Amino acid sequence: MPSVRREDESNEPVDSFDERVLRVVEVIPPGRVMSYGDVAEYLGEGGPRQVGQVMSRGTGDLPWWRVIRADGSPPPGHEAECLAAQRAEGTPMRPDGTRADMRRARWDGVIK
DNA sequence: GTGCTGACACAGG
DNA sequence: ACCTGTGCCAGCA
Repeated sequence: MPSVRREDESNEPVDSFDERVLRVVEVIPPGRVMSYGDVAEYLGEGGPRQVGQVMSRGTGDLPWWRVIRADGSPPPGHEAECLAAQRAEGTPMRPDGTRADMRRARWDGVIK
């Protein structure tokens, strides 16, 4: 008889990868950001592309603009919205203002 | 299985 | 600073 089943696809996963990603997005403090790769590393699973995949499918009301590329540039197709939101919450930006200053804006995942 | 795609990352030139 | 190639991981035709 089938006993303990770890990955049962016939049942709805209570805690999908998508949801774990969104949960991280939710806790990033205002004025700080994380790269796609940071999120993946923080979770200890998946990769930058998987995280990007989730983000592209919509994050609901969550602060999606706090997850950007490792070089600080906003996601393609959402530059204006992203930069506006970041400027509004005082995210450290580079002199040019087109991307976040990762050195200062990056969040390590530790809530002080 | 094979190949292409994507809100990525990184090393070179 | 910009462009290109390669590595990466999943999903899908």
